[in-house]
Amino acid sequence: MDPATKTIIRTGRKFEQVLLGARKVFMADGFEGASVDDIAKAAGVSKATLYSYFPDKRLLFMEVVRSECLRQAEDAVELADFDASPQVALRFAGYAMVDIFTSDFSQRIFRVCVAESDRFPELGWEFYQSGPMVGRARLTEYLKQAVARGELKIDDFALAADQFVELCKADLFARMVFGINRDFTKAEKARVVEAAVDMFIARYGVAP
Amino acid sequence: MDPATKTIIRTGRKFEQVLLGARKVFMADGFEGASVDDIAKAAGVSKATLYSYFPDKRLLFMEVVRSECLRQAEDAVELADFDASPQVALRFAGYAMVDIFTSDFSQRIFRVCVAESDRFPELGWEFYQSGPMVGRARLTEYLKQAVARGELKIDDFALAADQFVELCKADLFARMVFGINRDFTKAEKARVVEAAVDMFIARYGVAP
DNA sequence: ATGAAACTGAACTGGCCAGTTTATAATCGT
DNA sequence: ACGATTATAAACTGGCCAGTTCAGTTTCAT
Repeated sequence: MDPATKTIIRTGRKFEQVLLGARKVFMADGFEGASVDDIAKAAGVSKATLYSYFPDKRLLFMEVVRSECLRQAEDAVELADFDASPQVALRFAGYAMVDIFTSDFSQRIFRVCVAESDRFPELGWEFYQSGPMVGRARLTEYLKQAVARGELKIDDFALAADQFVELCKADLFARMVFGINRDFTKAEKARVVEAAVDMFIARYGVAP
Repeated sequence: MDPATKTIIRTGRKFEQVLLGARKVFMADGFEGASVDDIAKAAGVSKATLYSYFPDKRLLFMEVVRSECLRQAEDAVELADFDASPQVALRFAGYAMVDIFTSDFSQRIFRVCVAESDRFPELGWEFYQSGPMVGRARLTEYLKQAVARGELKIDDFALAADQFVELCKADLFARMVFGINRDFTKAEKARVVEAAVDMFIARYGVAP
C-alpha cells in the first residue's frame, strides 16, 4: 500500500533463514513454480514472518538472485593465473569456466534468469553484470598483460575474451541448457577446452 | 482418462487456427503465463473446440514447439553455399546464423525452451535436434567438402562446426538472452562474424 | 434438404496460490 | 522479570486457471 513499505527489512533473527529457504525453492522450481508456502516451509519459518521481511514474492526472488550472483562473482575471481603463459593460463581458465557453467547451481540460475528476464528486466541485467561480465573483465585483464609481454597480439580485447569464453561452451553448453546432458566427463570437457586454447593461440598467438 | 484418447487429432477445420493462436500466445507469455482461455480467444475458437483437438495444454505446447522447430530448420537449409571458398561461405553462414538467433521469434522460443525443459524433458531434446543440430550438420557437410578440396584442415568436424557457431554468438548472445539488447546494428554483427571467420581460418586454414 | 460431425458460448468444478489477519507464544534487551 | 519486539499457526479472502459439460448452432457431404 504505502510505497515506503515496499522495502526489504534486513534486520531480524530469521532474515538469513528466509533467504536460504527461498534460494532452495526458487532454484528448484523457478519463480512461477515456487509457492510462498513451500518457501516458508523450507525456511522453517511462518508465512507471516516471511512477509514481514519481504513485501512480496517478486522482491524476495530478486534478492535471492542478487545474493547468488555476488557469490558466483567471488568464485570467478580465481579464474586467471596472471603470470603464466597463454597456453597454461587459458587452459586453466577454460577448465575453471567449464566447471562453473556446468555446475548444477549455474544451470539452475541460468534457467531461471532466462525464463524470467522478460518479466524482470532488471534481473537479466543483474545476472549479466555479476556473472559473465566479471569473467570477461578478469580475462581481458590477463590478455592485456600477455600482450604487454609480447606473448599475444590482440586488437579488440573484449571481443577476444568473449570469443574464448564462447569457445569453451562449444557443444557442451547447448547440450546442457536443453537438458540432453546434465554433466560431462573429463574427456568431453578436455576435448572442448583444449580445442578452444588451440584455436585462440592460432589466431592471437605470436610466432615464436 | 483413456490413454488412447491422449492423442492429438489433426483432422478438422480449425486445427491450424488453434495452432496459430497457441503459437502467438505461448511465444508471448511462455507456458505458465499463457492461459487456455487466451489461446482460444487468440485462435478465434471456443475452448471446447481447442480441447477437442488437444487433450491438454502440455501437448498443445509441445506441438507448437515441434512445428516451429521444423520451420526454423527449413530456414537454416539456406545456410551454406557449398562451392564457395571458406572465407566467403563462412561469412555468409555466419551472418545468416546471427540473423536467425537474434530474431524475435528465436529469442522467444529459446527462452521458453530453456525455461520449460525441466518440466518437459522431451521439449529441449526436440528443439536441440531440429534447431542447433540441423545447422551443425549443414556446416559439417560444407567443412568436409572444403577439406576435400584442400582449403581447410580439420580433424574433429563436429567440434569445428560447433566452434564456429559458438564464435558467432560471442558477446551478442549473452546480451540477448539477458535482455540487455533486443536487436543489434549491422556493425555489431559484423564485428563478431568477421572475427569469427578470421579466427576459424587462422586455426583450420591451410597456408596458401 | 437432411443428418452427422464440428463448433460455440457460457457456466461450472475443483484446485492452487499470493497475501492478510488474528490471537497466541517465544525471545530479547534492560 | 517485564515490556517490547518478533515469530507462529491456521484460517480466510479473492482471484486465476485447467479442464468439463451441455444445450444449441453452424457446416458440409450426400
